[in-house]
Amino acid sequence: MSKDSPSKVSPNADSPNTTRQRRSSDQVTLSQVAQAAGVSPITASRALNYPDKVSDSARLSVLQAVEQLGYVPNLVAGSLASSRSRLIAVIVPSLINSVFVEVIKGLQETLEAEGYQILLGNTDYDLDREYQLVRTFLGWSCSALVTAGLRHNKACHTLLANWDHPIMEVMELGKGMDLNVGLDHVAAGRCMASHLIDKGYRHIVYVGARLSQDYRASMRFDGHQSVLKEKGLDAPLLELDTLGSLQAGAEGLTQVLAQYPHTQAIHFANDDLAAGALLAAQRQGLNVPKDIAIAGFNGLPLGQHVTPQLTTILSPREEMGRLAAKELIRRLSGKNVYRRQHDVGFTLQTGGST
Amino acid sequence: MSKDSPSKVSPNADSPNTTRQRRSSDQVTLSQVAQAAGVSPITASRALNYPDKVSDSARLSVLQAVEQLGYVPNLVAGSLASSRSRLIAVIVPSLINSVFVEVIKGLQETLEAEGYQILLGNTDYDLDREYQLVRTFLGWSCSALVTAGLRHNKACHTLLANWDHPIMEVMELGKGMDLNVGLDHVAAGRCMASHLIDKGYRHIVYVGARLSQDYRASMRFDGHQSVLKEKGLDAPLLELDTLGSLQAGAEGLTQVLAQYPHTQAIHFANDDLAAGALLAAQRQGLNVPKDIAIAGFNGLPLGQHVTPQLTTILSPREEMGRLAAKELIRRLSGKNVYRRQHDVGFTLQTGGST
DNA sequence: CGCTGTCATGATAGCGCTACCATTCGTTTT
DNA sequence: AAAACGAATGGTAGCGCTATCATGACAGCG
Repeated sequence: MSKDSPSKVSPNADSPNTTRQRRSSDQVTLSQVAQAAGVSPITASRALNYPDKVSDSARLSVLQAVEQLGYVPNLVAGSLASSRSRLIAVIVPSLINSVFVEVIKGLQETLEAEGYQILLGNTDYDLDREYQLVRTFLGWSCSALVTAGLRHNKACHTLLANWDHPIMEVMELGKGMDLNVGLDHVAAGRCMASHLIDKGYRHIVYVGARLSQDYRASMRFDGHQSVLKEKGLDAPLLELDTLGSLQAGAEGLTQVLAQYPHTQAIHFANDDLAAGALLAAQRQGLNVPKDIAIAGFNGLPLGQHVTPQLTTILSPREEMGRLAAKELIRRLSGKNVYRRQHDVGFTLQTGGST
Repeated sequence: MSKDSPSKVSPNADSPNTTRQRRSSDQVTLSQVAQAAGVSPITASRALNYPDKVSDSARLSVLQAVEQLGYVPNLVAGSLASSRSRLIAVIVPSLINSVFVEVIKGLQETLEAEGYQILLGNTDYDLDREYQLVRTFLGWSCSALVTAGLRHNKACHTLLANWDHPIMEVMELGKGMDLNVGLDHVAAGRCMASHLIDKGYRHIVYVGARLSQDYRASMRFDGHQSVLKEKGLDAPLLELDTLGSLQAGAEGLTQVLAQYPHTQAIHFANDDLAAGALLAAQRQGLNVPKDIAIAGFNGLPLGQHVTPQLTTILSPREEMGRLAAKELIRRLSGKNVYRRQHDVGFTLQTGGST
């Protein structure tokens, strides 16, 4: 009796100990909707996913049944069956730094409008953590993956290289694994350094925070350094061991003044640092830019509200997110992608601080 | 021939037109891992999900096979089978406002450490949008849902009320649907108003941005107003039609000075507004607090770096996220939850601006 | 009138995994 | 010695949905 005969043809017979108990999910299923609408499950599925593939009457009665039963599609089941999830993995190195949040914002408003959902991961600038996140996200059969930066560890690179969905690397411009939207940080560093030299400053210190982690800031230093070298100038670097913040900027100012008393200008790796230094200088009664000139990077709103206004480089962060999202959507909808690299550029914003 | 006989018992027979083609996912499956490890699929599953339910030897060979084949678990399939997803839906009204990002940060670091993943949604302060997001997220059979605030539209409320997973409402304290971690905004408004009165100010204007959306700011106004009323004072309100920002704060200052020339102090709905006003006052040569006192809410770092320092109310945002996450985890691991409401409190930070 | 093509619909068979039960085997209990 | 028990493992049957193919109805056409 325990051995059920396979020749049995009617499965709905009342066989005694064959019907297993499974957690009874009270969830309304598509089959129930279909039954209520008087169509087959597959037609109900089509009515919801490909509305123009069914007759008007069928679509109407399905939608009505959905409404009536309070049906909520089980996206997990749908994804498994179709191996399309409409999930987009987004991996950033930090949430404290508002720069990444703005990129996420741009991504999100564009992706959500197209019915995609964001799966968010934060690496805290740890590439091994990135690998773990990528593994998890691939497990969710995401439709695409967005990650900040072009550098990944070996395992992560291998995993992604064998993945057959779009990969979008943002923030920095360069030859990536697949799609790329960003800006040239070396050029940005050069741009600001040139500006400072044009303004007549000769003793210029670059101040960054955790450059080994925030390697894009160190790329900007590279650009900065190369310009100064070309002019035969020294390019001292001060690296802080905290994350970028107003507080760290204030400390950076103090340290620079102590270590390099002749400094005329400080090129900070970002606006948080620069604004912190500027506000600290004010508190100390220093005149900016006469006593010390200050420049930043990012173009945060804060820089435009301090006095004097902060000289900085504006990067189009939300725009970067939106463009990345648009390119992904284009790719996901099967269209050809003409350019795999997109330079969103940057703008020098000169303020009174230099 | 077209009518297939149901009595056929061996499905792997070479019947001509029966073997369907399905997209050949090159993905490594758990069965392959199991085969390589010389165990059954279910043992392989257990080795990965419940390591102490299998023998050491089995676990070892499974892990080895995983490594060797580069197996990445299909979490979609796992979720469908187990109806547990280890996804946590997080819904916030804004990503521009750093306050919510900090809560997300707190949630994330705690949840990720426990192997949960965040599904992020942004309502842009639109409750209908919240409903749509909730629907989608329920479709992903999330393990829990975190949302900002206690107010939801009717449909959303119904949906959530019938959902049998933990719901965590954060930011504001009150009787919610399930779990709640937040602070009392009315009390916070009262606190700041009392402080301003203690300082001797009598003509006090409250300035908020889009209060109908940011109803927590209007709760703070309610508190503010009640204190002033108790003292027999007028409580004028100026509502700006833009989102809170430094720029909006500067405009708020201008409008207040124009409309209420006798104003001695401005109570801003948040620090962005307050700092914007403070910096604008500085640019205009106004003395803070002699000419005009300024107070904010949130306790953003910026407030501590402007001169004079901004009087504000510090809310423990990351802590709120962490606590919310911990409570959720406790609930998800089946432990009893002692308190359904958690007051994270707030701290008045007096600076030179009042 | 048969042939082909298009359209709407349905039956079937999975997607990759895990819950549920059953089985085995070695150990403890009565 | 028999019975009871627990630990490790496996067979089976879904989870709820959709891809694939099959079918039937109907229009157009020589």
